[in-house]
Amino acid sequence: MTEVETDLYSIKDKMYAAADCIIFGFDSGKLKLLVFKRRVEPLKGEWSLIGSFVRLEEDVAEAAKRVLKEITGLENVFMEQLKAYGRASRDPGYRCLSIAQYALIRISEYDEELVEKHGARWYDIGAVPDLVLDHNWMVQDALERLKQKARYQPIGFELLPEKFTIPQLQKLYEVIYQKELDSRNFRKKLLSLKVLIKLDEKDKANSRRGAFLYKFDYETYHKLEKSGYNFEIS
Amino acid sequence: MTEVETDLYSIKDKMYAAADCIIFGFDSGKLKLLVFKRRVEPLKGEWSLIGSFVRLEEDVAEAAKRVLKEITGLENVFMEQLKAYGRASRDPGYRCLSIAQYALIRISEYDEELVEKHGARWYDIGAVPDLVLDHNWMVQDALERLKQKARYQPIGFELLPEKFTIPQLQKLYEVIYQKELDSRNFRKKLLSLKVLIKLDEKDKANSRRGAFLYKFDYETYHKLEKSGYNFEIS
DNA sequence: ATAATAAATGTAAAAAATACGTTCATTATT
DNA sequence: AATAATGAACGTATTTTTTACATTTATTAT
Repeated sequence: MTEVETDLYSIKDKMYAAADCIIFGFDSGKLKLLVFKRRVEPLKGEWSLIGSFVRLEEDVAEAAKRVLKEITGLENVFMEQLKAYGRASRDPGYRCLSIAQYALIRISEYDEELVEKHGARWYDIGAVPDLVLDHNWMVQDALERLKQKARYQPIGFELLPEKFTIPQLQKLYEVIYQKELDSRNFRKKLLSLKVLIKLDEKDKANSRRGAFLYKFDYETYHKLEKSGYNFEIS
Repeated sequence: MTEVETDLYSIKDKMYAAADCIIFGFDSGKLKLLVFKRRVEPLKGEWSLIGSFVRLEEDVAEAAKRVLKEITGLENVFMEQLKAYGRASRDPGYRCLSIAQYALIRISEYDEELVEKHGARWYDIGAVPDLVLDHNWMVQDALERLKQKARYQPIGFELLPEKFTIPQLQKLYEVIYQKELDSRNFRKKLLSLKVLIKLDEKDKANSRRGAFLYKFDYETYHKLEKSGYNFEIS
């Protein structure tokens, strides 16, 4: 970005707000991030978090939901505000605050056609390309938050299919925490929390023997939660 | 707020951003909040968090620092973004996002004259009056954050004088966690963390015997932090 | 000299986290 | 039909951390 380009697009006499989404997915043992090509000048066409300006009559959270649905077709997914990015110089084109929100989606459920139509793409979290503005920082901050939050709240399940195996879940936590876990201790801990429902089905995708499928028991979890129960996976 | 009043002040054709500060202090065993009287219509004169519009050329974090300094005279205090509040209807007068930041200050150090001049006031955290807009929610959210954060990061010390006693520190944690702690276990835990420096002085304000003063050892803490050390006080 | 007060201290028991190796169920191959 | 191969499932002993709990100490005011 040269100074000339900056000036060309400067509309800095008004405040704008953008909602940018850090959209995480989990597939084949890898954490993934969905990005698309920026739709506005300056930097149009560069890789960017999926986002949009917030309309004057629109809640910030709604703007994020709107754009998530627009690109992935998904509604009612886990989404939480990360934080606002408010440096005056963060966007060379506008005086624009960004309210970043991170979303956890089941990667099997998004609308591939829509994603493709918008030129969006999944990147392995370890190989995210250079993104516009401060978006790479947002990704870093979101990862940090995910790491913190997964420890004390059962949000990891939002990234897995409804039915999942314990080795799958362990792999997810290993990717999030960036460290290996002992499978015996992990299983013991998880089952001791009493919020997994063992199903009568197996997933044979990864072994001859097959691994039992489980569901997360939200109902029980919410009950326990109210009576001072602590979910924790370290 | 009636509909008529709302309409009188509606300037909803532009986006505004405000920086609102949740300013915590700790005094005589109580957690306190600093509030002042709102300076803009609508609701001018009502109790409000200390805040200001963010100027077009100003970072959001700077706006918060500016207003904190304006009202308390303080600079270089602990301040961290809580989150953005972005409901379209949150302010009847403007389309205004608020980026809330919480600050922890040593209550002995603020400028009393300045505070008084601005009509600001400390309230016990259990007796905060009705504040404008969503400000009471912000306080709740900030308290929640403080509770979380104090557990894993040594931010409590930002609320105490540089020299403090262990009973003082315990009282602070009790107020933040809203539960009583065992003094023997608390002391043991704190000292085991190896980040307190025992001074040769006593504070005799609360007992005949007096309690030894300590300082938090930021230097050692930062060193330990880099080598995978975990501060935790439960 | 005594009374009063909060500060300071230790230990045993329980709970949680860690480290670690073997057997099991199933399918593909021969 | 027997065998090989593979990831899934499981238990126990050790260490570490957390919890529960009562007495003595230093100092000042009376």
